[in-house]
Amino acid sequence: MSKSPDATRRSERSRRAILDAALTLVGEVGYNKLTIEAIAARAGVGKQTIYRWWPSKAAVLLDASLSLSGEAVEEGGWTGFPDTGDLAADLKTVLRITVDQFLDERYDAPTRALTAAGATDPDLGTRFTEQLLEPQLALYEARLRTAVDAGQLPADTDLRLMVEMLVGPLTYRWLMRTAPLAHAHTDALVDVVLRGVGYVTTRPAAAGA
Amino acid sequence: MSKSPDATRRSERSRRAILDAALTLVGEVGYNKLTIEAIAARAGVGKQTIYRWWPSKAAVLLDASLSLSGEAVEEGGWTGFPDTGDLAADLKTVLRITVDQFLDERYDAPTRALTAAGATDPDLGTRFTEQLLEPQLALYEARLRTAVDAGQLPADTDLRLMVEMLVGPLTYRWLMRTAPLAHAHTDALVDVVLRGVGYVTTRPAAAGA
Amino acid sequence: MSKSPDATRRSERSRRAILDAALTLVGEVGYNKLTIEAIAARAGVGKQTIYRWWPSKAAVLLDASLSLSGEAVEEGGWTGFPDTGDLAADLKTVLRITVDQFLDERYDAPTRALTAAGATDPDLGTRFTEQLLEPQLALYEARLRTAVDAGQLPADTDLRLMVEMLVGPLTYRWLMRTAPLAHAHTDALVDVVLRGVGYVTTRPAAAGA
Amino acid sequence: MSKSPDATRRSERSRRAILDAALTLVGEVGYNKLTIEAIAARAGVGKQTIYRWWPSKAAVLLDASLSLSGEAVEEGGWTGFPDTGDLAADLKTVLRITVDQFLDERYDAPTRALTAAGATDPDLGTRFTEQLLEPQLALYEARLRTAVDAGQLPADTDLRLMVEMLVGPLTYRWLMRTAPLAHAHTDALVDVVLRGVGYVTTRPAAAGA
DNA sequence: AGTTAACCGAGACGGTACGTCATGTCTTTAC
DNA sequence: GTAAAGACATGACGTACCGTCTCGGTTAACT
Repeated sequence: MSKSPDATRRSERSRRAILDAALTLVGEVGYNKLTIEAIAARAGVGKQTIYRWWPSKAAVLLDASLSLSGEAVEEGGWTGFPDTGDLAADLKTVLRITVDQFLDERYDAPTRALTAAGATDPDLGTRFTEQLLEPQLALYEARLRTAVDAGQLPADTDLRLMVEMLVGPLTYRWLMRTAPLAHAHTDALVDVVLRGVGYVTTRPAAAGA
Repeated sequence: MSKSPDATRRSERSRRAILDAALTLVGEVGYNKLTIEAIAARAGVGKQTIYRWWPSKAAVLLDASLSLSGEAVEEGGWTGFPDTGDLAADLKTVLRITVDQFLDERYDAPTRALTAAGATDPDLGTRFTEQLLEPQLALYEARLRTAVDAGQLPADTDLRLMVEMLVGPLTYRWLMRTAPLAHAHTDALVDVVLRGVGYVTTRPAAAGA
Repeated sequence: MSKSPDATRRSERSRRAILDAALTLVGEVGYNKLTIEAIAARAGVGKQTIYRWWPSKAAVLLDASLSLSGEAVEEGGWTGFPDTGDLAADLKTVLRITVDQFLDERYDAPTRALTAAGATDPDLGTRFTEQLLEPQLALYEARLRTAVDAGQLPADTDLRLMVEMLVGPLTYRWLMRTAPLAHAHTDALVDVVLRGVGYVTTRPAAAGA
Repeated sequence: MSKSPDATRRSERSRRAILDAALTLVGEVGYNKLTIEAIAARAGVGKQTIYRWWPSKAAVLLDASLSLSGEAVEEGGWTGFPDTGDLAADLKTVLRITVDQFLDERYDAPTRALTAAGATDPDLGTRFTEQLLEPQLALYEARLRTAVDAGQLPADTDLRLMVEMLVGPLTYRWLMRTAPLAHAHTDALVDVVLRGVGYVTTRPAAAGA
């Protein structure tokens, strides 16, 4: 194997410049008109330095988005899912944050671009899902499992289905632009889903008294 | 006005050949590697004939997809949404058909391509949504309104939300490939949604007697 | 055969612009730093238009040189070799003109570049020799044959060798820069060669009287 | 002064490997496709080691050729020009050897490459001429001077011209490929030149006795 | 029936970006 | 401090498509 470059010699400076340039440019011109040459030029970097470390512009954007969510977490976002004991409130909180992110151009452009690219390119799609999406879904699922353990949700609830019922309709509306995003929308969504799976606020024990 | 070509002299032969070539090629090479030159070559048509009638390759694909759903209807698909009186059954039927379409490569490739392109290109996205998506969603909504009228759903049900809760999670799983598509999945989905919105099989009138 | 482009549709305007740009640039930056991109840019032409009609930058330069010698002829140069009856004088005249051409930067740069490229690239070399060199050598040979017919040169003279003895040393000095070029040099050259092959001014018949 | 490297610490091993690699590669791929990277890789050497000691790939090849002619001499070639007393025979001998060298691929490729490069690059050309060509021409000239001293050539013979009349036509035919090289060709060449400059076999003194 | 205006297949054109290759510089690690 | 190794910014390569633009040649429809 003499193919892969030596990662220990990699220039961190160039790496950051490339990711930053990619994020900036995708916001300026959109994904389709985003070119590797433009990224390289904006980053003050040779094209080869991009090709050496990434297989495609989509992959660059994926890494850029990963670094973006990394920053978001550091900047005071949530690492752990909120758990106030009130599942409905917690879900509404998180979905409202998600709505806000979708409405923030800074997140919208690259995320939309990646989602679209991933839908078309299976390889990228897989990595996008595994590295960006799944970790977030796992947080939802963990919070729901807590609720199950607390007896607030039936033990046989299909948590995966439930997570996607929360995230899916929001993502759908965002991607397809069928209607404007709003907090009221996700709040209502949470209510219907929770009622649908048989969520109870108080413990069955109390009800049985 | 010398801009728009004379549609009456348009060659139907070429139009069909172009749409067919576009569908074939998007299945073979994917949307990103689909080129207008290749479509023209495959269709045995001059490039100008494409540029004369469509503004972009996405627009060609959109028309191609429209013609595809037109065919689907003619081939014995459903025009009207099924209405057996059993809402749950009807929804499950339609969603199962949708699952089958997503699993059919013939539909998957162009639809996925269009969805992705529409997510990135607002103009195209709008037309995609209006011309392909909305008509389908309207059918769902009409069927749900029937159920409301029949007293099976609360009068104040947010039908739009409900439709997207049915279609959104399925589309999400399909686009993101978070899990394999299956009839059981959509069946469960329908059950949760219906329970969530307070669906009742029998009429309240009967219950109240 | 669907490979070769349709020459009847070729843009004469572009062709001329490319040849002119090539000649200008080879004079400005030299052959090694001459790039196809620069030719295209200077000519206001797409790169593909060059690649469509020529296989290499050397081939472009060859055509450019051919057009140059074409012009030279039209501009009042000699088509036919001079024939005053005095072979020595005629040869000296032509070689002096050749010296002048070698000293003219306008001819020197492209010719030198082509000669060098042809020395290294057999294909190009062959075409260079056949299309540019041989026609000139043939003129020499024709003039010498006239002299043979006039009895000024022995009937069994190796004309080919003689031509190369006239042209070779001059070309050698020009290419290798072993010494400055000068009219006196070629005059002396002609004298030695003519004496070497047994040139006589007057006819043997007169001598025998 | 931090410019020039310390030659005393230079690795002789690397130097030889680089020159050998250069000669091998120029034979394999030709001068135009010869790259410094390939030379470094083939020689098992870092690129910088080449750049440290040579200014260009042409310079490497020049050194390589110099080492080649050095070897040729050691392998039993001639250091001194032959001097049997018979000038015609001596010249024919040397030119035949030259023809043989031109026909030997091992010499042809690098020499042709250097000649071509030198024709285009004045700096290299000068060094090529001074270091490789002139020493050889000087040998010719020395032998001719001997002949002048022996009274076989007129005292006022332009020796420089004469040398180039011997070497020029051969080099011309070799470089331009106007005709195949052959011993008969150079033999005839010598004869014409010698006759042209007034070569006499026997000494005038003896004739006058 | 002849004219004419448009579409049509074809493909050359000026461009932009691609992904690759080599340049010459620089830095790191080993000797 | 030279050397092997190789990452880097630069820039040209030759290719693929873009969208525009002629070019005949075929169809209409309208004289």
